[in-house]
Parts: sequence; C-alpha cells; structure tokens
Amino acid sequence: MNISQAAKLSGLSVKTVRYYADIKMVEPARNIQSGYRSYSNDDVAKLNFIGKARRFNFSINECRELLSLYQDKNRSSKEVKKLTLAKIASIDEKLKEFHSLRDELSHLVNCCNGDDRPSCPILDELSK
Amino acid sequence: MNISQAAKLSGLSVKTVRYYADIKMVEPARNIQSGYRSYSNDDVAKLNFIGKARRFNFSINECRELLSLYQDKNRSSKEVKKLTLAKIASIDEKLKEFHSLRDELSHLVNCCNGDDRPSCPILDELSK
DNA sequence: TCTTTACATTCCAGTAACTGGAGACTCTAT
DNA sequence: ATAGAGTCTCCAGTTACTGGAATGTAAAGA
Repeated sequence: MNISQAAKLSGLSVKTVRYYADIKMVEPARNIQSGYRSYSNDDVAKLNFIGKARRFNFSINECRELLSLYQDKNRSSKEVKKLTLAKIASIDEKLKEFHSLRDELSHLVNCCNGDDRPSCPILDELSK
Repeated sequence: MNISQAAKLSGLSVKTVRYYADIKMVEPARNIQSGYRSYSNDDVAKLNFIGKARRFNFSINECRELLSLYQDKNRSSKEVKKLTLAKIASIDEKLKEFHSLRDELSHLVNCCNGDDRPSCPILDELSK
C-alpha cells in the first residue's frame, strides 16, 4: 500500500511515516516504476508498535531497542522489563519536578491580587 | 564585569548567558578595546530573573513577556497572574498525561515475569 | 619583557522528533 | 488531454541551548 494508507492505518502522519523511513526505522519496499514507498502489513504493524511506544514516552532510540526486541523471537522479557522500569523512574522524576513547580506557582498566584496596581508578588519572587 | 562573573552570579553557564545576548534578551555593554561583553548589576538581575522563570518552566518567549512586565513600572499584576495561571494549567495537563502514562506502564510491568523466557506482556501490549 | 595560561570572541554543527513548504513527478478519473 | 490528488526529495525551522574549533585578549609568573 501507499504511504498515506499506511499512515492512516497506523494513526501517524504521512510526514512522520516518511521520517521513520528516512531514519531507517521502518524501511518499506519501493515501487520501481514510480519510486513510491510500498508498505506491507508487517510494516504497518511496526509503525503501530512505534506509535504506541512513542505515546508511552519512549524515545526514538528506545523504540529502536524495543522494536528489535519485538522482532527477536529469542529475546527475554527481562530486558523489556528493565527498559520499562527505567522509563517509569524517569517519569517519576518528571512528576516530582512538575508537582513542586505547580505548588510554587499556585502559591504565588494565591498571593497575587491580580488587579491593576503594579504590585505583584509573582514578579517580586522572580526578581529575588 | 566579564561574562564569566555574570554567569557565576546568575547561576547560568557562560554559554547560556552569551546565548541570551545573541537572542537580544540581555544585551550587555561592550568593552571597546577588547570587544568583551561587560555586564552591569542590572544585567545580572535580569539574568537571575530569567533563570528563575526558566526554572519555573516559562518558555523563552514567556520570559520575554515577564521581563518586559518586570521592567515596566506601570504594568498591572493582572497580566502576570494571567500568564502564570495559564502556565499552571499547562503543567496540570502534563501532570495528567504523565500520571496516566505511569499507571499504564506500571500495570504492564506488574504483569511481566521478567525472566528469560520470551513471553512478555509489555511487548504484547505494544503490538496490539 | 616574554611567555604561559586563562578567559574571551565568533561561527558552525548538533541535539530530538518532527513539521512545513517548494518544486517536480506520478497516478487516477473524467 | 487535463485536472486534481498523491508522492517524491530536499531544505529550513522549531526549542533552548551545548560543544568545539580557530582566534584574539588579559593577567600573572619567570
């Protein structure tokens, strides 16, 4: 199938699918006459896999790792679990950061009158 | 003072401070002889301000806005509050995303044996 | 004074993961 | 035959820096 159908089936944009071909992550066959990319069902399955992994916040390189594990019939689940645990840990980091950020900002907002007078505890805090 | 001291006082890297000069956010005077950037205390205060705002996850453009409000003696606190509330909302978005991501991933990890056999619910989920 | 060393300058490239657009070619339908 | 849709490649832009090369300047020691 052509790229637009592969894109539709995998829920990705055409640009993204072409990008994944460029970076050699999912390299489809080519129609020799037209030069058009020609995607198999297998290719679409990979695109789907990658799309999901990306939505799970795995980076492109992590997706590559996962993809090779996915395609390796002899892989152990240990490796995948390890990668996923690391990902969870990094998400926890981010959560912590964002939580404290949120708390500080909302504290500042609560102290701010929000009227038309120039006094503003938010700016005061930023300039300390 | 020279750039390295301005960097030290503001807690930013020299590269970053130079970058902020390049993008015309904090433009110091120049020593005519040497061409070296020459930072005033006022410049350092701005750098500090920006550094803090960046740590509060404001983008460079938002920092520009905040900075101009900061320097505008006639600004109202309303504007700043609005910007900050929007920032909080976007942080909340991210928090929600990351929370659900985390939950899904840890669910998958809990279902995974993590042994040397190839069966792996994580990959199974990704390939569905 | 000379020399070393530390610090400064500019400019270019790379990061991550795409996205947008230009110009050209191909396919399909009328 | 031609219009319109789809595809191709290639280049640039996004965000906020960071690293490195080649070169110039300042300060301190011998």
